[in-house]
Amino acid sequence: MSASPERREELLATAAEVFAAQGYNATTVRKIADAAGMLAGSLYYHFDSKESMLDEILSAFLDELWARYDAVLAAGLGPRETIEALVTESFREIDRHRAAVAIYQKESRHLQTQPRFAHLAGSQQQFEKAWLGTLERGVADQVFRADLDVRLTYRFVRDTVWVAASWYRPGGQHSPEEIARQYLSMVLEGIALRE
Amino acid sequence: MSASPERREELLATAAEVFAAQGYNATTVRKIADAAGMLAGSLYYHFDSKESMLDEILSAFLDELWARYDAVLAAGLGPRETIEALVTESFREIDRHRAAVAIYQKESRHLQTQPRFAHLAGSQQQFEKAWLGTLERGVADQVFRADLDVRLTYRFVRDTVWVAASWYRPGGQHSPEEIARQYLSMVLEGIALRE
Amino acid sequence: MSASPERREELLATAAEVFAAQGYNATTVRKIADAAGMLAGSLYYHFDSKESMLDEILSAFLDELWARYDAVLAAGLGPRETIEALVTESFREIDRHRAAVAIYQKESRHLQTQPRFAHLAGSQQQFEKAWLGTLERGVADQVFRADLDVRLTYRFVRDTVWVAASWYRPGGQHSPEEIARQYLSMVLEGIALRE
Amino acid sequence: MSASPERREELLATAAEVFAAQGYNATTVRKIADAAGMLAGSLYYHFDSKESMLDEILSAFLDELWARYDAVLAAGLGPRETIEALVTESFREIDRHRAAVAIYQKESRHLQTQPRFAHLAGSQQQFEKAWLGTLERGVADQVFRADLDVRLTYRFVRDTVWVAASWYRPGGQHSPEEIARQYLSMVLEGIALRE
DNA sequence: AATGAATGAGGTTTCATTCAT
DNA sequence: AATGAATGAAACCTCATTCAT
Repeated sequence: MSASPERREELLATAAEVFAAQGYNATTVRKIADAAGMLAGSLYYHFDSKESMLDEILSAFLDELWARYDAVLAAGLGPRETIEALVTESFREIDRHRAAVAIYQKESRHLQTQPRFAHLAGSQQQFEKAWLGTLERGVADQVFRADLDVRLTYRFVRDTVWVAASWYRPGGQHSPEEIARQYLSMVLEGIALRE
Repeated sequence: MSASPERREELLATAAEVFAAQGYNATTVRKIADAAGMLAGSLYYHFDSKESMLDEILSAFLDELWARYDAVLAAGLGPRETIEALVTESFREIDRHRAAVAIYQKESRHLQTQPRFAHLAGSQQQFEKAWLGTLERGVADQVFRADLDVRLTYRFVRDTVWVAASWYRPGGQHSPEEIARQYLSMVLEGIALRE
Repeated sequence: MSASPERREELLATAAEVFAAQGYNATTVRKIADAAGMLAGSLYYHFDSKESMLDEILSAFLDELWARYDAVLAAGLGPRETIEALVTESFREIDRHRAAVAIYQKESRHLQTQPRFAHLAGSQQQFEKAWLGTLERGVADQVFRADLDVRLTYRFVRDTVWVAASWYRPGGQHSPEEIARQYLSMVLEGIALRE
Repeated sequence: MSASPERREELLATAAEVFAAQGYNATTVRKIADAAGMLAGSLYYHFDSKESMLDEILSAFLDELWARYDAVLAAGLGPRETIEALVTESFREIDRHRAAVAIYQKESRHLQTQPRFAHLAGSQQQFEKAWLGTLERGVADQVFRADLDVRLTYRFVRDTVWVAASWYRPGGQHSPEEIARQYLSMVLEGIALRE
């Protein structure tokens, strides 16, 4: 029931791709096994259940994400620089864990209702605290506009970044850093041309 | 297999709520029937299948959306005014068909692989043509910035609007028009304070 | 998920027969369905799970048994008459619920380790209290022999009665009352001929 | 597929404990392996199959039992002394092979339907012949009561002895011989106090 | 002698769907 | 219009067994 970490990692990566492409519920264990070149039952040598695969995929992603976020938040940057760093780290995370991010986007809301995935709600609250807090600090410091509903701004920035997981393909035309740069430019300066 | 249009409408609205809340695949026919106060089998007096419910829900939404979009696009407005009108109509549509929009966001990508829902791909291409075309026209007219990858801009604007369906609740603090106004302000002018 | 009580009763009786004949674990849901003339999946219209069938079978038996036992214990009989009444009611219960009794005998010990069937342990303790208490009262009253280990006596009497479920067939040569009479005669007077 | 006899013996003893505690069907090969401190597949170096472990466990027990029974039956004792000797040997066997006896009690009936375990039926018939014959001889010799259904008496004595395997723990308060003595006293003289 | 990984058959359960009433 | 009962396919999962190492 333990099995070598490398094999697990491989299989989780495979499973994540299929979950992301087809949706968790629409993904049968057999499809994952097919993609891994084995029989459905064989997956159970490595994992307890389909659900535990999902759990591991999401947890690995969130753990890594929070390690990066925590580093950013601990750096003592100003609000604008913090937002820039968070956005950049987010795109890097999408680059590294594209499938996991896509799954998280699609499934997290209704997964939170299940006890096993209740921790997702906690992560989301922390997330809100970090981003919303930074935006509010920015408004107070007169770095960000004060005439906007800050919660609306929060959702705008948050969603705008993460939905990118639905179309992003690693190894594409733009590096994560370049995408982050352009996104930040849009979000901070707007797309309208200024005279 | 006939049944009054009003009852169908009611049942479709119920089904849409459940699909939006739980995901199409995770929604069993029994859950829909429970929410409608009837037994699972009874739904088949009104509808051919679970899939046809989904089809009707999405089609009703898309038909209405395109009626509005077509009116906007036929109005001969400038690029900026066109974008403003499209965004505003989109938020109105989210207000009217929140559940359908949420379903569309979550499921359309992988539904497109099924023949029955191939038309979703067509709709999406039309959508891209309308929005991307307007943005390109705006760049050419020097209304929108030329230093951004216009496809990235397109995705940014598109996602920015539609993900709102995942948190929007009709009857909330802001009217759809107010939300549209603030979103447009963010997208066009940016969230950074200008000196 | 409710369904008519009569149909449930029929199906439970069928399931109990198969459980008793083959053992709970060796009984597949398909075998029960075959015996009931339906498909395996159809059983799930009436019952939540194979385990819940077992639970209902055992609970119905224990509820009825305790109703009878409680009546006996409340009657204020002497120790010998109490034992006689308990033995007689037990054989009547074997007559009425042979399959359930046989299942109980074979499975209860290891079922008790599962939380869902923890109540079986409680029932068993009550059982011991009633029988052992009566035997001890009989020893004190000089109705039963004092030279035997009373716990050994308890197990002897208890097992003596209940194992009968493994060979008893309703409608056989002897009525439950006749079997009870002979068993009591053996237990009380012994099988050796006295001069 | 050879392996030392001692290791086999150890593993069979372990398997017997688990079979007795959980039931044969409910016992997975993995549970046995866990109890033996090895992996499931490793058991197949020592044994052909789970079934063959069961077979060896039961056969070892029955072989030993019959060796003792045959000695008793060949001794030319009277009916009462024969019953006393058989009961005593039975309790000794329970003491030595508790797990095997418990398994036999629980599983033999439905195992007999499988060709591989058909020999169990033969053993049971021999058993019945020995015990029932002795009882009948005792009735004819006016050693045992004639007013009881002798088949009922047979089942009474037989079950009464063997069910003890379900609660007996080696090394407990009473030696097998002491338990046999008290059981015989109960069976032969009854539990009622005589004036 | 044992491990690690896999197989494949079969088990329990779910669920969209059907249909007589 | 709706119910109650059933079907049948397919899903998740278990487990005895095999086999290269």
